Amino acid sequence: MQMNLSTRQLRAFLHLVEERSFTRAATLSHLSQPAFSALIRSLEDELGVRLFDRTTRSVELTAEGRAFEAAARRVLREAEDAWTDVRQLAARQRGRVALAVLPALAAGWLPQVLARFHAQWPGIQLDVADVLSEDCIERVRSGRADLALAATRVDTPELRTELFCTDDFHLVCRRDHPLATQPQLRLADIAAHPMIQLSRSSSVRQYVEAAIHPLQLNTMMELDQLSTVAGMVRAGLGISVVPALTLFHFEHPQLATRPLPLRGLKRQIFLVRRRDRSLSVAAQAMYEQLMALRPRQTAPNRRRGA
Amino acid sequence: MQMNLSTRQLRAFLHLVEERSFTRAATLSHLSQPAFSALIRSLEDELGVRLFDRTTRSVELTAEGRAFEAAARRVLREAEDAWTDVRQLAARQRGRVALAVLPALAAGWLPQVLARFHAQWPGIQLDVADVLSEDCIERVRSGRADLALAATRVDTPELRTELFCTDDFHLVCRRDHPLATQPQLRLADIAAHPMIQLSRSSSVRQYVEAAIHPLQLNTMMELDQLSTVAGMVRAGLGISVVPALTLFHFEHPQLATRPLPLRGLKRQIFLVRRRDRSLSVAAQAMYEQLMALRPRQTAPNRRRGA
DNA sequence: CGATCTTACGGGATTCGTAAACATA
DNA sequence: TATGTTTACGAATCCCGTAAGATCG
Repeated sequence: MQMNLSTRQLRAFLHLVEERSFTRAATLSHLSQPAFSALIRSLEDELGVRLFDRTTRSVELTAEGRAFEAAARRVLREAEDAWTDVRQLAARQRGRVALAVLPALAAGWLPQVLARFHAQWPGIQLDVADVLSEDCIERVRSGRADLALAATRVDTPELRTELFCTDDFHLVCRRDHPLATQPQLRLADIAAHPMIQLSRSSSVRQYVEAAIHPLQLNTMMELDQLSTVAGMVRAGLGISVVPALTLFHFEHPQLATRPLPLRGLKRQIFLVRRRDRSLSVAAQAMYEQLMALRPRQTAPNRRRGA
Repeated sequence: MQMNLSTRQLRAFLHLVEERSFTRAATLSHLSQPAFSALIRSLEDELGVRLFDRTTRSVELTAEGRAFEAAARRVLREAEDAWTDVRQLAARQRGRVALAVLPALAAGWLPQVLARFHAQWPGIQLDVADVLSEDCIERVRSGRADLALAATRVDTPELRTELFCTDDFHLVCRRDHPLATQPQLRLADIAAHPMIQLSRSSSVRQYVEAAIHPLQLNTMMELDQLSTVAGMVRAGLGISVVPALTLFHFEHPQLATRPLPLRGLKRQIFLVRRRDRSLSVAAQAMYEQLMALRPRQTAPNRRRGA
């Protein structure tokens, strides 16, 4: 014989256990008394045993009913837990989103986005990995991250990539540097000055070198961290060229930043997710938030992504 | 919103998780594929979230579906356990019966009854207290015993008593004693001989004294245990008068037993149970077994209880 | 006799299966 | 195009509520 129990039956049973009256228990179950009676009877029929001894004056559990009571409470509790858990996930009252975001975005732009997200969905746990592009993508591939914002496009059978935003490059120099006030900026002017660069493995460095080709940069120093670059520039050791999204490193009274005149010198930021599985409700909400608040172009000709 | 989950839904869900195909899972659930589809949809609607990403080529759990899976398994398992437990109680495959039975019945008559009961319902645990009447009744009153077989009638608001059987008294003496072969037994003859008695607190003793009144018994010894009485009689120290149900103590080549000529000298054995609660399925089966196999009168004029 | 559970029964909602439409690899 | 899911829809079933009946204190 095939079991079929419903939480309605269990709740009705427990109501009757507590009320010891069909009439009152029926009210609690939002049923007419005869309908409630039938519900209890159906449960008893399925179990093959009377659960209550009832007369017109008393309703009492049988021995088998007492044996069932504890189990019924347990099952109902588990079922309610399962139900509310999923309902909370669905209502974004609970959940978890794992992001993998380039450090530049993670430090400058992301905090305000997450602040708004958290204000709206305070129950959703956030897990941010501020790592380089390759690691970002690897995290999505392995499932450790739901979404990644990375600088490299990947289109594999398992990963889906879409353009998230573009990021144009800016000159950074001391406020008293000639280039800070020079009316017209030309590439050749920039190439002439000593430059504080990121290390050759950085994607920023590669963008810059490709854009300036065939000119050669006058690299006087290579560093790993942009904050160090800022310190060096502030000390007057050279100038630098960095993407707009990292300019927050250079907000300092001694420093000036200027858009570069190169139209083609833009890097692209991609949003990466898995192709095979859909986003969780929480991750979907995050996706929408990210897209809604995506960084605007700081260059003169602003551009919106698709 | 009111939760309503059924085990059918959970089973359908888990079938689909395992089969990853609506068609196959529908077969497992004994439903047409569209009906199965509607069942999954109803579950998703109640939970407020998609549990599966499905295309015509693939069916995969969503993140929320994965979260629900573990809970669903747990709930279904608990529900099935609860269900089978009660079904087993109902089918007498499991359970427990606690009896409180007079030692005389417990030693002589009860074993064969319990042997048959156990052969028929091997899963039912038996708990026998072979104690005196007062203790028997107290055990039923306190709920430690489901049924009692005792020698005293009680009719309180909480206990129900019914006549179980009657037990007439027999003379016990040595085979070479004059009374063993005397054609006609008279009370006066018995009263004349030295008698081995149970102690004054025994119900048997009280029955005998009441029946023989106003004659006085020639008591030469008082004991507590019938097996000791048997030894004394066997040694030729005297005769005794005991209920038929205790005669198994006196089955010995040297001993003779004879029905007494006293019609009124019968003790009654009562079956006692609680008035307010019904018997468990197992206890009910035991009750029927006890009644079906109740001891027959050994006296010439046999009598059946109501 | 009164309070309470059960049975009877008509109406309505739910659920089923068949068949057609739709979608994806 | 073939496989597999969803939609459409008529039919059967289930479930509910009202009203009458039965039962116990």
